[in-house]
Amino acid sequence: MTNAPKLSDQLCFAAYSFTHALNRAYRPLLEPLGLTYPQYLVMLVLWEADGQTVKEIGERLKLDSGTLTPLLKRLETIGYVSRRRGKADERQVIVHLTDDGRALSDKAAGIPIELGCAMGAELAEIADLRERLLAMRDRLGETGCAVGEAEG
Amino acid sequence: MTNAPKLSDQLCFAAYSFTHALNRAYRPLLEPLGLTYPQYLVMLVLWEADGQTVKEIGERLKLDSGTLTPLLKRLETIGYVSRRRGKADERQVIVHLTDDGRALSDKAAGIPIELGCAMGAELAEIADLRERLLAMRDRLGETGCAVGEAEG
DNA sequence: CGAAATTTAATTGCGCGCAATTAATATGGG
DNA sequence: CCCATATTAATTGCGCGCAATTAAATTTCG
Repeated sequence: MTNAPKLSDQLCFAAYSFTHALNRAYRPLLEPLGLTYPQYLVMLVLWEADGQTVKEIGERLKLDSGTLTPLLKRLETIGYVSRRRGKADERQVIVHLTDDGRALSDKAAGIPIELGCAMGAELAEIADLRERLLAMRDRLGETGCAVGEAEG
Repeated sequence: MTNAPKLSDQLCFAAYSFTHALNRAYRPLLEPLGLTYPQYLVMLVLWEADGQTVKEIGERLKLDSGTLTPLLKRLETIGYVSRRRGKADERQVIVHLTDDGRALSDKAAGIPIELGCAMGAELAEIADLRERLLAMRDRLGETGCAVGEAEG
């Protein structure tokens, strides 16, 4: 039988279902702003530094243009960002906040506190978890161990 | 300015991007089996106990019929499961493994080891992380703190 | 300079995830 | 018994996430 504990799978499932639970927790907080969680992440990136290219946003969030292009078009339709080709390099699309988009950050200011509270964890624990998850994420991005690689 | 550290947000993003990295890590391992990661989770549930209803699978994985129905139809098309209405209660759909579906567990046996290795973490750390994520997930499911609830 | 290679976004196609609705069956109260 | 209510899946619609392809602009190099 394959009845090993499958610990790593269970961590994967824990991360998977934690992420979905987070999404559900964010939904009612973001709904008044008219944002989804991925859209909110893009806004966070832009509030931090306005006028980034699609590529830069994608590097920050680990998302590609296939995801970002339609998402950014929706943000543009709502009126939170503008998209225009770069003058120096016309391949690039530069994303700017509109006045509405900039103003939105005030309305969003309370969200991290609410979420942190809903998670019911100490700041230290949150920071520790965050670091470990990011470290594992980056390790996963590498080729990994040799088990599955036919000893090549 | 709203330049608070947004620690909790960063944990949320860490979980979000860790989950996506996991998905990418699973993809090449699951592709030879013809499974996506959510399909693999359903198979794990069925390998553990065959003949569950859609509702039971959904409770285990925290997914609803809107997600599971099409997913299970795909698993049926591939030939890994069968779906039939319950005799006692015709509202229910009971999902059984086919011989192929049962046999697949052998081919999948190595996956947890490969993943655990790719994550490059100690078993103890994996177990610890898993518990903390699940605890937070369940806390998120509750109503949460009173910050956003007008002191009700 | 000019063709080939590279970079950047957009597009296409597919599979989730979930809210909202619908349809069918089962249950419980009058 | 019969109707109102519950439960269970299925359906519909939308927004990701990503692989693969395409298109356009830029860079590189002969």
